[in-house]
Amino acid sequence: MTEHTADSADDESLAETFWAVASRLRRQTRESLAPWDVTPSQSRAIGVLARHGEARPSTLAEHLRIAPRSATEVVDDLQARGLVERRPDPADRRATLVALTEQGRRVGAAIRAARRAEADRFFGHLDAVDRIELARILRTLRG
Amino acid sequence: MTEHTADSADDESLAETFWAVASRLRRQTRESLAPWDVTPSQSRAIGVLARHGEARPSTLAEHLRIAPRSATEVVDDLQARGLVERRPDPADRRATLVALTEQGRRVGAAIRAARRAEADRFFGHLDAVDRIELARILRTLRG
DNA sequence: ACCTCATGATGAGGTAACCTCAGTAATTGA
DNA sequence: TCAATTACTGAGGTTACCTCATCATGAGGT
Repeated sequence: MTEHTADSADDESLAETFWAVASRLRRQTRESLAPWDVTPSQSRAIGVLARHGEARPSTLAEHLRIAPRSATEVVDDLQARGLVERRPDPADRRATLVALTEQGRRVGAAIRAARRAEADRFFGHLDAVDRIELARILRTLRG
Repeated sequence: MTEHTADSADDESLAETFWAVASRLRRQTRESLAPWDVTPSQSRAIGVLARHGEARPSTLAEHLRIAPRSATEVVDDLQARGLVERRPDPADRRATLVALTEQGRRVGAAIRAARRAEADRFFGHLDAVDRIELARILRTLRG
């Protein structure tokens, strides 16, 4: 087991390869988001808000599949950048609604375009069939 | 690509789905490693050392695709747990060689088994054909 | 012998993206 | 009406990275 083509890297398992890809994608995403000074997780939150209009932090957390407390944090960051605003939920005074600001919508649209370009660059090495296959397989694994 | 069914959660893009899977895999991996008090990145380093016998931190970094400074850190952690030891490289007094200790080898073997089980659990939802497809597509993307 | 430049490791300090646990205010339901 | 639940957030922690500066050593010239 200690012989190896030693050519490109250590594969060994599906998981290893998966993480290598993840790492590459993460770097590239971060880079492609740099012009807006927005992190990947912030951009994901913007995406959710763009699709949902407005949402409570806890709802956001569900969509992002993170702990509610972590959603608070993401909202804090976006608010500091003027991309979202909080307002009290008229239906429940414990709750807060988070919505994109005008600037948030603009940045969101720009990011959306950039991400699409980035995805094309990244997944573009695959032909259409492989992309569809990959999407299908990943959905199976998403759980 | 980029027309979404908008069905269950936020898919939207291949990337989103990819991250959702990554997140799930990360949690599960961490969990399956818990009995040994070893983090995923430590376990990856152990894997490299098991395959290579011994290596300089910088070499380790290359294999793990991280910055050399970060390899130092991983080695520190493993050393603190008694799983690796450092010794001076006889061939270059600037350099250090990192090797698994006896305990490191034992833990490495156990982890290896656990990771295989974990991978089976995770990727086991796929049939053999899909696993092969996935591996192939990921290797294309690994770069 | 000496000087310069490259290289290996590491100290210092920073970041993103999470987490848990505890606390406060508001709501719900028995 | 009051106990339990729910929504959010402060405090503090973790993992896994990063860059930049520093220090010793090595390699090559002059």
